[in-house]
Amino acid sequence: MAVTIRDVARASGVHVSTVSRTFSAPHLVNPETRTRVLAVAEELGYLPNRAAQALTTGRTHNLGLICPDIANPFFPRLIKAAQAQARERDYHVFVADTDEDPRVEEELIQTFAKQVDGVLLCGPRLSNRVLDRFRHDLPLVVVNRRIRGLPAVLMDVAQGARLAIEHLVGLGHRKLALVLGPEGSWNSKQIREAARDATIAAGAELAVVGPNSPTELGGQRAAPEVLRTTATAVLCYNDLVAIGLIEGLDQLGASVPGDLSVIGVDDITEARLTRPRLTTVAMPTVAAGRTAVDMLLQMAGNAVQGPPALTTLPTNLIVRESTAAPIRHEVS
Amino acid sequence: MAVTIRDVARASGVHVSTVSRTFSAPHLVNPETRTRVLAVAEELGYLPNRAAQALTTGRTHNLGLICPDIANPFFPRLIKAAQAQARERDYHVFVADTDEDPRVEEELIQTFAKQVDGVLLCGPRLSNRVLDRFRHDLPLVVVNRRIRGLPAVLMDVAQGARLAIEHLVGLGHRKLALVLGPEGSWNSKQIREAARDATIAAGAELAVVGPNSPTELGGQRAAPEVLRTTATAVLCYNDLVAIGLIEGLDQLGASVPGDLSVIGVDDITEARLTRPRLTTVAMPTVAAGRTAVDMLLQMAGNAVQGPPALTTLPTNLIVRESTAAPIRHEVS
DNA sequence: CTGAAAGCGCTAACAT
DNA sequence: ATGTTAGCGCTTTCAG
Repeated sequence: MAVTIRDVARASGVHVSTVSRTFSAPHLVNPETRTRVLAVAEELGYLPNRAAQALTTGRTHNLGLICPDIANPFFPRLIKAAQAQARERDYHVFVADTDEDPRVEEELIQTFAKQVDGVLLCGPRLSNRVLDRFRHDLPLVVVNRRIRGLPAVLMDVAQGARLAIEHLVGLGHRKLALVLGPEGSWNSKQIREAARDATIAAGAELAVVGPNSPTELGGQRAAPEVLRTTATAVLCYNDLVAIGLIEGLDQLGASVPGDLSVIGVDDITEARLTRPRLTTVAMPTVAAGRTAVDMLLQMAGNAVQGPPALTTLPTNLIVRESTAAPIRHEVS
Repeated sequence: MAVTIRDVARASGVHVSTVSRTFSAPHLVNPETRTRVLAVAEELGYLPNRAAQALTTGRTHNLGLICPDIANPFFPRLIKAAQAQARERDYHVFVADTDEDPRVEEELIQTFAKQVDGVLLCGPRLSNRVLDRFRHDLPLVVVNRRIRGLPAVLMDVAQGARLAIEHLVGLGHRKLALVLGPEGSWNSKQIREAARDATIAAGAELAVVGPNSPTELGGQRAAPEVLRTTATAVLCYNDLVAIGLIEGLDQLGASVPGDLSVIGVDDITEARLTRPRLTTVAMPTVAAGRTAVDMLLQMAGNAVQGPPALTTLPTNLIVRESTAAPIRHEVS
């Protein structure tokens, strides 16, 4: 067994509480005693047991972060931002991946409860009802989904979708397609509604393809169906899907942006590396991560809760090479 | 405060120990009592406090995984494999990212001690000496680095480097370059030594560029220096660096594989998406993740320790489009 | 099969 | 400034 506070106390000839204070309230202990205790602790290799600490203080100084797929390059950016912010507040972030499985998600929240002071739910796939149950067990902040009663950090993906559609229409496209994300995704729904409205407002047409897995494979698989529509431009659920779609289209002999224009959402690093470089709706990932951590820490701090906070961060369109004016097949 | 075992005991008219047994040793309790306790627990929304549980049992059923940069696509694959394996063993994995900072790494190991039953150190940047200190505090398994006294899962990157050099030489290249990774990286050292030996054995020359940050930016920044060598082919520390290098070379007017051949290491998903598609040394990431978890769990299980285990997994070369025969500028 | 009691490692009043 | 005491929520002997 590892060395405990008791061992340190015995070896330095003081009571355990003095040792405890040496670490948690140094100013309350005689400098000499403190030095001695510290020396003994160092020598014995004493490490405070965070779990036991948490049991008495009720504070673990850890935050949990749950995301559906850590392999999606969108999340590491968010995670790093959250970590950076947490670090400044003397907190650590434990990350877990659900593999897009709601049951795993539920399990993880339960596991985190009591081991962390709060959990950041990034694009949760769990139903509102289940999520709501956990609200009383531990502080929760949701990123990229709106759930009644839960504080949230949203990225204005609807505005982004609007921007994207307007860009496409501005280029001369009249027949558009939307490649959706997975079933439970709040973002997918937001994009869909905003794209529909913006399309109607512009007097254009919108075909909808999906739901699809939010991965390259998902995009690649959607390629045939996209070609079956008469669309000349397509907005994708995210960059991964867009990249996969371009690959899939290429295999079917359609080139981007020559035959079709493609827009993604997220602005992951890869968007600048593919050929053609991807036009995309940039998400304020870093700001979202930092904001979410602060909201969570605030909840974990005060027992009193006002109405759940809601922050909406703006998105913006980044035009690269995957969008262009449509080729004119016929003269109208 | 959340509902505890005590509340459940009171509400179901039994002693706390019976409630405890209902969860941790159901067969020791009368089926009727069990059903009743379970019902009450469900109704009250009782959730066992894992931290308290761990305090008495010494088992948290959690594993920690520390990696230098979660944004490097190499790690999510490893993480997912580790998670999958852990899940089958009824364990959860908490991931933390050090941002390539050894001090953060140290801090994280300390934080994890006592909150998890063991830690997977993926490509640690910490010195052997510091790492060795932690060995007595909690079970540790190292991935991609060899440290005396610590069990490790290694990917045979030296063999991979050899394969890469032989491929290049086989294509007709005689002047090679190696773009290194970061300072503390064990892999970088392995690649360097293997590449040197293989180059010598083949009667070719090897210029060394670096150390470099193990990112796209690192590769991009290395481009000018690579061009300053007379190399016609270059092996990079990893795929990210290779992709960045290709980008950097492109900006300087050198094309791949026309002017230079480039090989990466890892075989991340992106390697198939860039143009040209990247020739690379594939790492057995999934096998490594699963193996590492099993080793860790075994250590956490038995108090008795044999000599530290060591598993070396094979790598292999995947030839795509970023390598080709050199153009002959002059007749020899 | 169930209750009583001790204790995991630590902190937080309360004394002294 | 330091020691005493009582728990945090749970498991685990040991009795009964």
